[in-house]
Order: sequence, then C-alpha cells, then structure tokens
Amino acid sequence: MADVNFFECVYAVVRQIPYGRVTSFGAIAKALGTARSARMVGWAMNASHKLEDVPAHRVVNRNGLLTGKLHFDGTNLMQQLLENEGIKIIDNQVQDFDTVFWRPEVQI
DNA sequence: AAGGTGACCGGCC
DNA sequence: TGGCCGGCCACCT
Repeated sequence: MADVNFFECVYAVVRQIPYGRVTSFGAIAKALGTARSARMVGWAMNASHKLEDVPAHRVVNRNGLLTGKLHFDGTNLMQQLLENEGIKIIDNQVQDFDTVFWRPEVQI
C-alpha cells in the first residue's frame, strides 16, 4: 500500500470485487486507510476508466447511485454492465444495494 | 512550483 | 426534512 501508487491500490481493491457485487467509494477509501479522501478513489476511477482490468462499473457512490455513469460512456453502458451481472438498476440507482454491497475492508 | 480540480462523504444550517 | 458547505489527498496543467 505504500510502495505502490495510490491508483494501483484502488485498482487492486476494485479488482477484488466479486461478480454481481458492488462497492462504494468510501468503503474503498476506508480499506485503503484514507476514508477521508474518498475523492481520490473517484480520481483513481477516472484513470481506471481507460483501463480494462478495473471494473469501475461495479463502483458506485455511498448512495448506490451510478454517479460515474456519464463518465463511462456517456450512455447507459455502466447500467448495462451491472444489469448483465444480475444487479438491478432503476433510475441510475442500485436496487438491493445493501445485498449486493461488498465491503473491501471485510474481504481484505 | 503553485494552483486548480475531482465518478465523494459527512456535518451543519 | 432537505439542501448547502467544507474538508481531504493525490494527479494534472
């Protein structure tokens, strides 16, 4: 967590997200030890957006809202990917968020 | 080198 | 009850 870049850390956590599960920025930030810097997680996501190994579509805000949906493709691509994994999305909001929510600090 | 920005979160009015 | 504001840390220009 120290030798690697902050982004790599975020990517590592996001990659650990199981299929059909989602997590929040705060959870990732907290897992990294920088809970107060949830913004940095979103920043890393912005960079991860160009990467393929990072399922950023599984990362949503604490409200379960697809905040970065517009960032993904400018369309409903993010929602399509989540629905493809069995996650129900209504009005850009993850349904049963508490059920599909994955806690990195618990898994890691 | 310094300033500005950002897919957030939490607290306060 | 809901909306506004500040804070935080790292990357980019």
